Amino acid sequence: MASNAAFAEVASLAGDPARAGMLHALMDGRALTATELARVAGITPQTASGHLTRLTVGGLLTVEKQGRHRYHRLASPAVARMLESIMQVAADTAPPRRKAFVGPRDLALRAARTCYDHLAGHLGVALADALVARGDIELTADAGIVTGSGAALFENLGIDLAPSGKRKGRMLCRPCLDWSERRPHLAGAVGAALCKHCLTEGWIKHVDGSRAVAITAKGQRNFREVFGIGQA
Amino acid sequence: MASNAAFAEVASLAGDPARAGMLHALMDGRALTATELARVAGITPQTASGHLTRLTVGGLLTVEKQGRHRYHRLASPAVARMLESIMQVAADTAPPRRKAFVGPRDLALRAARTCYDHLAGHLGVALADALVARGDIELTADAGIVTGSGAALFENLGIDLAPSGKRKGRMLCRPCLDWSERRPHLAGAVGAALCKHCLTEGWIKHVDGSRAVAITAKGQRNFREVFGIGQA
DNA sequence: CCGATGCTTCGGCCATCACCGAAGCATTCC
DNA sequence: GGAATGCTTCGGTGATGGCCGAAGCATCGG
Repeated sequence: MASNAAFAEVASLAGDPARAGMLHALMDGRALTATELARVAGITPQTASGHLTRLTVGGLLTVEKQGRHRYHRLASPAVARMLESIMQVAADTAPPRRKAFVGPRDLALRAARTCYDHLAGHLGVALADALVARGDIELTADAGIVTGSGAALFENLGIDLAPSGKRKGRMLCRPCLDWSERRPHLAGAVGAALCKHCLTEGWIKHVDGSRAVAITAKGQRNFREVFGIGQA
Repeated sequence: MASNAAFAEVASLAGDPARAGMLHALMDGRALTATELARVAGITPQTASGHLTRLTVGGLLTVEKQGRHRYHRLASPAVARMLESIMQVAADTAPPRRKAFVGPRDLALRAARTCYDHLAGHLGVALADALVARGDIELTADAGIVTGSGAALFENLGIDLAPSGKRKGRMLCRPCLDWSERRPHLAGAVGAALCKHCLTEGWIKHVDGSRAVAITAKGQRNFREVFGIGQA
């Protein structure tokens, strides 16, 4: 079967440590330059260039040329989901739990970070837990659903869950097992909409060149008042 | 970050053509012996042995020793989902559509096959379509739900959707993009239960050592009467 | 017991590929 | 125009790892 070769090609593209680091850095959905990606992968720009062309022709990345910079981003949500699923297997496989935390940067990542287009980390899991506890969503390992009260909540917040317009039935969402918390957080269209809302409302903001996000004072207040999340 | 190495390790395990072939063959959820896997991968048993130990210590496979045979199977549903997601990216990436079909074996796979624990191929997609059209389930790209009428249908068929018992809310399911049809079919707990039911009722049966399944006369009749699927 | 079967380990060959230094294009700024 | 920046291509080196032949353990059958 020819599809087998394509499968191996895609998997091996993700299977190199340097490329894995780049893909990991791109998991927050933003576009980065070749030099930035070289730095996070710990290699020289020449080597990174080779990796990036391979990833691009392999269909994992898309490139956007802008002046003398070339911005790279994940080619599709499907790629992000693939990376998620690999991370999950890797997390199950490698439980060599180290000293609880390795540094402030890692600590920030565990507290709150983006996972492609939605929120993960302690904050992401706490939000999912709160929504489940309030009966606004229901989650299993495979899928999730927004209940009537959840739809009302999101509408109140001004979050539009039906960008396509042709939504007739119930809103569906998707769970995404958290790398650091080992518990599901909210992904899919609903997770993306919620994350976007938190960013535009200024409840959270991106931290430097990391996937971590910082919770603002306004965010602290809203997460507590709206979702009943005390400490983040 | 140390998790990065684990990620690359897992991905590179799936990234070798021979190992990819083995994993692909194991995607139907059954356990195969080392020799069988060597044959499908087109390599000698010694080489396969090395690959299998690597896959096992890497956490992708589990081994069950039985006499002088050693049965290998996917370590977890998470691994199956990972393989699915890689296949999906590979399918998006490699559209070098060949001559519509390459042979009868491939044709059988496209008609009906298992995908870990649920049904895929033309049959799987047709079932999903029929259930959606009848209003028994709702599906998006990310998630799915069983409606009230769907729950009644499954109960009528004698399919128990709540093996855990502690199900209080609605049954949730999961879409899985089909490799050959490029359209979603039914996965998750519901897909698995439906597939199991079809097998135990004798509607379909496994074909030799392939992932393909054959639709029996009884299956033809039931698929038409129950789901309104004419030709399979 | 002894041979056959299933699987593994060992040793050596070979191809692939990641890596960097150096040099070459393109773009922007002065 | 000339220098600096971002990125790429080229060439050569080194290491990883896939592959098989041969041999070594287990298990099943007679």
